[in-house]
Amino acid sequence: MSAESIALDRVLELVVVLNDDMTSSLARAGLTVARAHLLWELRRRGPMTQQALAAAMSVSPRNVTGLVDGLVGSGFVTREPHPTDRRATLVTCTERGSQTAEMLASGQQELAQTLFASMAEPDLRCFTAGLDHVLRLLRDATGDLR
Amino acid sequence: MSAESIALDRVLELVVVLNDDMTSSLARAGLTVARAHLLWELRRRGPMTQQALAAAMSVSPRNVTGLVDGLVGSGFVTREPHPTDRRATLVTCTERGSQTAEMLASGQQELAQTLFASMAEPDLRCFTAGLDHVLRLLRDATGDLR
DNA sequence: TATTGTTATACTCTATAACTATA
DNA sequence: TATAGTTATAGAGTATAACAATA
Repeated sequence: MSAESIALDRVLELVVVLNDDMTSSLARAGLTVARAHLLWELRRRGPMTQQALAAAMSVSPRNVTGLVDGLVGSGFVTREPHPTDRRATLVTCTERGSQTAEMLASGQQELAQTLFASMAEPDLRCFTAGLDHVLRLLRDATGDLR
Repeated sequence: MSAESIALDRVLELVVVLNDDMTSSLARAGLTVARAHLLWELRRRGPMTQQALAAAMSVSPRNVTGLVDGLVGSGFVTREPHPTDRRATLVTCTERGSQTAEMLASGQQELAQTLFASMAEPDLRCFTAGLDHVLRLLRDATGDLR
């Protein structure tokens, strides 16, 4: 197998392991990946309408309705009336939702330390450069504009 | 943001972009990620019972029933009688299934070249070493034995 | 007339439990 | 009695289309 194929294999393995790890960590916090994604957007941008959430997450508005239903049911967010538009609702973190989002953020920082603190500084720089390289090429190949 | 957090951020970005890319490539081939996973196992190990598939994929036998239903419906596999055990079925690739699996394999090799052929050999080695490092630590942290 | 969110409907992935046919 | 696969049931994520309330 070529060095290139070995590298891609490792990347794909990492995707699987990281996904499993995230899924089970989030489950322990009472969240799914999709619901955590929504909570993450709220943390970054504050209370938002469902339309805005749908756009931010690149999913359908209908999908957001379901995710918000779940998060309301588990006490992470509430639907508040929009101050000026009576059609819209402002999805807002509860105290528990905010605390959980902060916990996820600090958990991520901790994971970053766990994975990379033991890596020599030039090695980490080389690794990050490799990731940038791959991300750029992947986005070129798929026409992804981010 | 620390260099460690930047590295993890890039990894997580890569997971998202790669997942989107795979999902849409597979959709063009008439497959979902889960069904492609099943087809991939068949390619590697030949015709298998649904029990064996469930074990290989770490999902429930009931889940395999659904995936096989879908793949039979779209003409990628067939259910053949087991030669000695009349309870069991041997899930077997059709000609189309085999061809598609080979196409996926060569597409992966091509992607590996696209992403890594332009990387200088020492950089690629460093990148791969970084991936190994992260995979090892992640598995240590999560108790994953693979 | 356009937009926001919901109801209606449908497909996929996933799981557990009960059941049938066979070992 | 144990095993292979299915039926029954359920929850989650995703989508489109039709509809109500509001802008």
